[in-house]
Amino acid sequence: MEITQIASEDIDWVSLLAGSSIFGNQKSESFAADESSGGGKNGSTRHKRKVRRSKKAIPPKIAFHTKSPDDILDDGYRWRKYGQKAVKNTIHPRSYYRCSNHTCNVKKQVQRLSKDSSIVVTTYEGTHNHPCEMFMDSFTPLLRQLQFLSRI
DNA sequence: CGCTTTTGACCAGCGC
DNA sequence: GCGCTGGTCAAAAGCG
Repeated sequence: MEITQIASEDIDWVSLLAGSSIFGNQKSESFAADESSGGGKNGSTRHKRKVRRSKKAIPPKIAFHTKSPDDILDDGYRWRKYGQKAVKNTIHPRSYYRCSNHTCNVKKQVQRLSKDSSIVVTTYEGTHNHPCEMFMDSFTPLLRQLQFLSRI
């Protein structure tokens, strides 16, 4: 996997360059999702929808252009797919993922370029407020060993 | 049995 | 105001 291009909007470049923005940083941005109490207008025949949109407090977005045969680039987090849409000017559909962690409201969109199918555009939105599971899994045995050795 | 994926419907923003 | 488009929801299906 190779990153060919990085685009961004409202991005904290320092945290990105420090490598902490994606791989489990602890500084929580905590963009508050306003639980607006206005709802309950749609009733009868429609399905109940609670679509809350916050135009203010736009979370930082980071877009990676990666060259990979897989749509999902494994960044160590577990993602749950919640939607897929066909977008204009692209024959490939766009996939929407959310972080599996309940307390973590990080989203990402995955889309291929119509020109070059080997290029995958991954757009991250928000920052993780929990450590990376994979990272922890692979390092826990090592950590235990270190603790054991330090006791000697 | 619990979590993930699929998929059609719903909703809001935007341009005309 | 209307239609198009992108983003999200949620029920059902799938899977380990």
